[in-house]
Amino acid sequence: MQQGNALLKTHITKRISLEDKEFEHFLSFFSTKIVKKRQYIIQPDFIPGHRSFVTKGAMRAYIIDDSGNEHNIQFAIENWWITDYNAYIYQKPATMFVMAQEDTTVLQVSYENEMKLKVLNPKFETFFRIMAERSTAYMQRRVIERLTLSAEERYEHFLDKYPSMVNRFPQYSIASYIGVTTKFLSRMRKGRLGK
Amino acid sequence: MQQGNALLKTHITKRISLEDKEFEHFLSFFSTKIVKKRQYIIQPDFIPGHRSFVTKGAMRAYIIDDSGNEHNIQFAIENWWITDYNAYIYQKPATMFVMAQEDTTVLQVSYENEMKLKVLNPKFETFFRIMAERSTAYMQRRVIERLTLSAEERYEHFLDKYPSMVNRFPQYSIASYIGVTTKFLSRMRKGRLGK
DNA sequence: AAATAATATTGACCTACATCAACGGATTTC
DNA sequence: GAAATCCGTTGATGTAGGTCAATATTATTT
Repeated sequence: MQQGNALLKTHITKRISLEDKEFEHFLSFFSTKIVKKRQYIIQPDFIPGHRSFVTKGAMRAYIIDDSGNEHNIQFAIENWWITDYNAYIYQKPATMFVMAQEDTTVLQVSYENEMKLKVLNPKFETFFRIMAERSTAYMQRRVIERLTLSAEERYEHFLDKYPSMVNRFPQYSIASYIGVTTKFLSRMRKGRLGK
Repeated sequence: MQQGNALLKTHITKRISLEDKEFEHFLSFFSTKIVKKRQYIIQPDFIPGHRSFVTKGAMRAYIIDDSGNEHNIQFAIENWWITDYNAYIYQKPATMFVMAQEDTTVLQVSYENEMKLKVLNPKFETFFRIMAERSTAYMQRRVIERLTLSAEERYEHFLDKYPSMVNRFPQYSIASYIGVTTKFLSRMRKGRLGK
């Protein structure tokens, strides 16, 4: 079996128990896509056709607001899923860019195939349900952090929680993810070094 | 059928199609609870045993941070679900208070019953999956708003989107929900009137 | 290896929003 | 219906973090 497929298998069987055959069936609804650094798989105004599981490389999803500022919404390295979530689940035009930060390989499932999978085997439905529940919980923690922590605390927390991300994404994208400007993040970093 | 049960039925059948019998089965796993104004159904350090669907009244979920400041995380009036999401799905001690803002009636499902429902009928699993997906999408929109809008824009947006909430919850809870202090919200409101 | 583009740092200044402290009105409680 | 509690407003002042503008630094392309 391919390296990347094995990652998806491990990912799924951590959440639900599957026979080898069932996983093969699941996998057959996915296709492998190679994305070069700086290429986009989702762009504003186009309906996102897929949800992508990163098996190699790094991607990020960001929006550009009315003032032209970029805000990173999501990062994804190996074993993470990425898409424009709102646009994907409601099948409406994207507002985000989803871009490869490095040469990247993803396993993609189309919206139609995902729907088929959910019907085909209740276990698959369960898998997507568990993913969605955990995503909600995750997003809620993010909202809470933003409400209760200072910029510096949010940055510390990011470093603690995603040490492997820090060196793979530009600092300005991390800054916007935690909700500060690049310049201020730069200053905070200097402050830390000074201590 | 009770008034409250009918609300739950409408809520579910908007999302999945169910025979009357199936709904009765679903409902049989719920119990009705009456909560007096200012009473709590979830408190920090206790594992939340239930997820609650409001059929009458209003509740809200909030945390108190290390500085003693209250941050409202969620509101719920008729037809909304409420719980401490992280604590409920991972069955760990709550960090939130969930309090009745008015005399309230809820339909509650216990964690164990919810698990049973998900196994009993794939349609029920689908229902919870759809709920979770939409919650994720909703929470992501909230993160994006916080990143891209000013305090005033967030308040305007809240008024637009939840006009029915505004008069049922104290202003300080709405302020903390959108991420400003009561005092600043008060000033913004004055500003609006001045225009 | 030079040229170009992308990213990060820095200093001077600014502002959206917070904090402190006091008060007034409205609800709730007994 | 008096007392207590809760809730919203207001003025004065403070600060975390933003903006503007310039310059370093680091990758990428040729």
